[in-house]
Amino acid sequence: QDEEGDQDDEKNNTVEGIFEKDLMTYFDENLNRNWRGREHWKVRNFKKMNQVSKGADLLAKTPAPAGDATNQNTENDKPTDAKKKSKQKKALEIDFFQKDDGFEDKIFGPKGRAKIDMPIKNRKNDSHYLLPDDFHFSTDKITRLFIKPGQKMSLFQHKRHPSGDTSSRALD
Amino acid sequence: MQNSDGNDINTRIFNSVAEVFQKAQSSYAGHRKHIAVLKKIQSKAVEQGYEDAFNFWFDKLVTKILPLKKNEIIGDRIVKLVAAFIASLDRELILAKKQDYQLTNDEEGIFSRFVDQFIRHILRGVESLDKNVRFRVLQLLAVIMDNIGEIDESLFNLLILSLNKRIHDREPTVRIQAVFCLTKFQDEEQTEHLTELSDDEDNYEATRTLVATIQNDPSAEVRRAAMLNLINDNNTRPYILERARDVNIINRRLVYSRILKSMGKSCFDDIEPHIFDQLIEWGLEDRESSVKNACKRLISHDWLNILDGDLIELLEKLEVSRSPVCVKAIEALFQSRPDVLSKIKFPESIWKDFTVEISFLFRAFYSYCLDNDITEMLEENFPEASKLSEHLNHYILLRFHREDVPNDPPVDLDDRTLEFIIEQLLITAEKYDFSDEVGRRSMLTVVRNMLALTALSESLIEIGIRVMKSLSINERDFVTMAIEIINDIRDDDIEKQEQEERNKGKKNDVSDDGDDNDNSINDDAANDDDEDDNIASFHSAVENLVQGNGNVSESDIMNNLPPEKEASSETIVLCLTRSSCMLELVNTPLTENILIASLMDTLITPAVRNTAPNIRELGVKNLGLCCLLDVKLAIDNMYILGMCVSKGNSSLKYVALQVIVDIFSVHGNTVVDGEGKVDSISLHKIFYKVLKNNGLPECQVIAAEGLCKLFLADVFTDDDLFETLVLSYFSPINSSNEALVQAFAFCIPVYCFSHPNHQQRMSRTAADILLRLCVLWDDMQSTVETRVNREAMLKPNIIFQQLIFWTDPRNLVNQTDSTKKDIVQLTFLIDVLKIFTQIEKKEIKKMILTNINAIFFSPDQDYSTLKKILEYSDDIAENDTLDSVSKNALDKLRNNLNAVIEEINERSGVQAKDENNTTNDQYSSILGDSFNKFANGTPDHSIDMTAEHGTGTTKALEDILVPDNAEEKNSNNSRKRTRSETEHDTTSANTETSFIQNTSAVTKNVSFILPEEEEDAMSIDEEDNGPDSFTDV
DNA sequence: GCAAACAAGCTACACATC
DNA sequence: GATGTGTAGCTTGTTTGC
Repeated sequence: QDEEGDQDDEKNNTVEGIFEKDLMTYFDENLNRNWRGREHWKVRNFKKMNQVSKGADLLAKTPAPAGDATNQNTENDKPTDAKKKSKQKKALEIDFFQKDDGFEDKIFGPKGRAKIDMPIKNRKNDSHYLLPDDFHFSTDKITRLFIKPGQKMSLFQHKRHPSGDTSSRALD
Repeated sequence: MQNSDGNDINTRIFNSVAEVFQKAQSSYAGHRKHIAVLKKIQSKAVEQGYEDAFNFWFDKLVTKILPLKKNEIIGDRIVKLVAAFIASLDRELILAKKQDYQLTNDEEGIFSRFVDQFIRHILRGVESLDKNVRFRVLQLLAVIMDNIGEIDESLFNLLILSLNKRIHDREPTVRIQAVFCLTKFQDEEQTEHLTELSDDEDNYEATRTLVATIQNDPSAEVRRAAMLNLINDNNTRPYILERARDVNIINRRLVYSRILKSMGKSCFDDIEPHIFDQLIEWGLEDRESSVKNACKRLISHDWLNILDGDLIELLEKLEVSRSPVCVKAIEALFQSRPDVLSKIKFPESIWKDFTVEISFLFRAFYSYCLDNDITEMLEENFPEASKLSEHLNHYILLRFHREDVPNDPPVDLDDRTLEFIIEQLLITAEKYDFSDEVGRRSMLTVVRNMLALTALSESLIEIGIRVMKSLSINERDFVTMAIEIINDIRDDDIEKQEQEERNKGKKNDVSDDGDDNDNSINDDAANDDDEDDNIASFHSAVENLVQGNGNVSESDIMNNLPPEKEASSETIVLCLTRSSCMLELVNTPLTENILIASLMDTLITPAVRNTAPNIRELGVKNLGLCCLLDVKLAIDNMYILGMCVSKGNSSLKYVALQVIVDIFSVHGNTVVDGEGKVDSISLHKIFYKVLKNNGLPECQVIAAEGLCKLFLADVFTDDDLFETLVLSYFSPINSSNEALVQAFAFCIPVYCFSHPNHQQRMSRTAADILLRLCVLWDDMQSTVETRVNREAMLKPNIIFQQLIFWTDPRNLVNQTDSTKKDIVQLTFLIDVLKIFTQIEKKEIKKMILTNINAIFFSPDQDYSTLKKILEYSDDIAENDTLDSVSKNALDKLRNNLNAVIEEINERSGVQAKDENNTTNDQYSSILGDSFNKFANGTPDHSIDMTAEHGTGTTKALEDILVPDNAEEKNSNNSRKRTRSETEHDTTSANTETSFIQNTSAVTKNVSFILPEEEEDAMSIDEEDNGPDSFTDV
């Protein structure tokens, strides 16, 4: 707990203001895969801050959802289980000498038309499973002014006042 | 034949074949031998007249592996064995035929009977209910397809029929095998039946099926199989290459790493140029690094090697002047091929013989060396600045004053080429080393002269001005030079006009200009019904508000009489283009920049008043750029800009909207709300209206992106406007506006995760958003006819997941240990649980409950809040009749909550002394304080914020908190009622009225989504005065 | 010196289960 | 449809062969 406190202090000292760039790359990287939005959105871990910005992990290691502690205790069984399963798989062998008369009937059996075909609605898709045009929204794009793209706002400096009228001072 | 003997032989055949299968299932090792044995058994059986018996037992034994799952290695081994056996027989026959051997024993007949019987046998399982059987059957067919020789027509038809059915099998694995089979029929059909290549329906059937599959199959693997196996000819190639934008990453990558690679040199010849450009752009701009790398590798490795390392030839093939993405391509190439980099040389001898490719390489190489600090290469290859300017001038002369060039160059370069070369040299010049004063001056002269050329293209103006900026001593110097150029262009034109007038005599020829203007005004009118009124009010607005226009009377403008000595509209455009490029690079305030102020008077203000749309738009852009330099000017022009957005045509709207956003970005809220200023509500309304208007999708995107920027910058903090923003993301009427959706998909999470206050704003509005969208979804399910239209709306479960994610405090940046205590998401959950009873549809309730466990709980969070959630969920569990899935999810939630609360109790046991006597409610007050001393976003805080913004939606949101009728009927739960009532007292005096308001809010929202029903329903603000409100300012 | 071959490790997608 | 597990298809790094 103490460690965390120290780290936090360090964060507060170093992160403030300086790492606007890091925050920008952080967002760009983490939102890279969700660019299509809406139905194509997927839950994904917002984690990799450590790699983006050098030492300071701006994003604390996300506490794993309940039951974190139980993970390490009784885990001896799992690998053995897996091995057993794989062994069982490999153990399978067919006895080609056995003549089972009913066998073919079972396999080729009655034709229940219904279940084996793909539903009609899935057979055609207007998107043709192609990506839409990518408009490449990025922190770089949204921090630039529209009519003066050489000038950039600093949007990620953390400001105290929510009203923040002057805090959005544009930089060059 | 004797019976006992027969049985004996029959059994022996069975045993022998079975033994082979038995052995072959365990390993691939002995397969060669096994095949030899099988052949021996077969020929012996045939010799003894037991051909049928062999075929029978062989088929029977193969049946045994049909039910084996896809990943069962035994199945694969036997399949391979069968394939190898058949292939071996086939090969022997072909060899024998080739060498013209006498086939003594009808080997051909034996083989074809064997194959025929085998295929017919396994086809019995092609429609088996067991998916594994169908898979194995088609797998067997696929592996033997190359070696079945000739089959009779009935079998052929049966096969094709089966395959065409199985291509629509339920299981992707089966379809993949069906694709493999079908691919084998492409070639044959074309060679058999097609003499000329046409897309004749019958003959092209297999290929056509595969084309349909590559585009329409839901499984990425099936599309992949089709892509990799479809015959690659002119007809099919577009369908294959289109997969460079497949939704699946691997498929996209394969286009570069497999398809294009295998095409070799024919890539450059057989692919249509626009497709080729697209492929490179898609590859290099792909979101996935693996795709990007595959494309980079293709270009810088495979293609360069194909062309024997000839970089110039590669650049020719890439058509560098056509596609801007080539910059990225060559950067990648430099990075991955240092061997190539070191070979690049620019001896002075070629300086005057630049081509498109060489000039491009020159510029790219320079940038690369500069960016990577490779000084030795810079010194070696690039001359002093004066030389560069000399060469630049050479090409400028060639392009614009060819008659002045003494020795015509050996190669005749066209204008486009020359302009491209000039552009490359200018791009190089912008970052060139001009420490040598002589060089700087000579370059400056060249560039200034160039910028004075009226025939200069826009891209050259832009880069030319940038070069001039980099050459200038300071900004003042730069502005002086630019304005000098602008003035000269205008003065020359006026002088020219005067000259012409003097020459021709009178001003009878009002000429084309007037006509042009009339036409464009008519164009505008077509866009907007009341355009005439608009133009009138527009002009009067200009009259009153634009600075420094004191003397021009309204009637002058209305009559469209140009003032004396006005430059032609072409010239005005030239000047405005130059001035906007200049202004983009200026940062000193207008007060210190007297020259720009004069430019406002002479050029920009008249342009804003101009009736020609293109001039007016350029004028507004220039005006905007000036406003960015001066807050006073910005304040004074906010109104006119607002007018442009609300009354202008689409392109004027577009520009003016951008200007407004930029002004807010630079000056913040100081430009609104004050004496003589536009009030912010009016501007909010403008944004509402644009965002709502899906007739102008581009403007919607600007509004969306702009609003997101301003919210991110905390310039805008209004909850209603924010809610509108989020609603337009989810709104089905915007689902086809890709740019809008992508803007939101990026901006909303950035907003939510960039600051706790932002996330709190989302949390405050999220429940209302969810409710509104649930109501809408429900509505659409019952009213909207087509499936497609219904699917334009996101299902509530997805919306809920999304909102949970956005409000998850673990996603915040700059986390501190107080993040664990953050209850921003919990307040959202409480709101959702409060509105839960208002949802009638079981389906929606289910969708919410089954996702509710994605909410993050931790024992560090506020005790009373957790307790409150538990109480609400207990209420739902008690009073609602739920299906088992919902109930399980809810129980899971309650269990989790109980566990967390339990843990808090345990922890607090150390602190609290007499825990046995303390009730939970008492706990909450104790723990609430102690656990929240670090957390800024306590529930109290968020309520304060809500009260602060107590207008519009917020009201609606509070109304929604009121329990609905069903709740009242079910009023045996006194605890809950008490809580609701207590809360309600703080917000509204009358439950009844609130309820009515609530329903109306919901109805109203529905019409927001379907705007044709009620025009301004999107604006959640109750008292919207409509379009005229802005003029009241 | 380059390419082929191989294992180890990774991730998006597919599959299985309830 | 949410969930957890399995796996195809790489990518990376190392070794080996031509």
